[in-house]
Amino acid sequence: MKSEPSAYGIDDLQREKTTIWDGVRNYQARNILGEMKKGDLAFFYHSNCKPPAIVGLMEIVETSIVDPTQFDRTSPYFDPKATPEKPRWHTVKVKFREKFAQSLSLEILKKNFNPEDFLVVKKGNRLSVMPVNNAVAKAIIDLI
DNA sequence: GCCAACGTTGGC
DNA sequence: GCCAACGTTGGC
Repeated sequence: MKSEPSAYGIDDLQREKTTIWDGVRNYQARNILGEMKKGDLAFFYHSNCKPPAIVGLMEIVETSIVDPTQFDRTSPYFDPKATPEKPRWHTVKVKFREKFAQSLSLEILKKNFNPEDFLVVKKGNRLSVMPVNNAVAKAIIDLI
């Protein structure tokens, strides 16, 4: 799960313990959020920064949360087509698990994984939420 | 700051 | 339904 650290980074999550992962406005990413189960683990990825990197681990603690920002006219994520009766955007609540002592830069990830196995290293991929298969997840943990 | 790689919008 | 124009993401 990606976030720009200037907006919300791993340190923010460590401080707040949990957060609602709001602001996802891409249907494919939303669908992946929708498949998440309570207890699932997720990597926290810092994007649009130097260096882009996996920086920690989170746990999904609540699913199918209506993203409140879609109704907030003052939010950049406001969606005029969404109503409380028919919300368009659901998300999850995540809990801080770990900030890795050593973050795994995109450069390192590219050296260790193929785009077919791990979407994060695929060129041009802009999805902010991506699935990671178990084998890759274990290999990532082993890299730390 | 540039630009590739998308996703979305809207005219037709 | 097609597709050009436009907007956004995010690495570099």
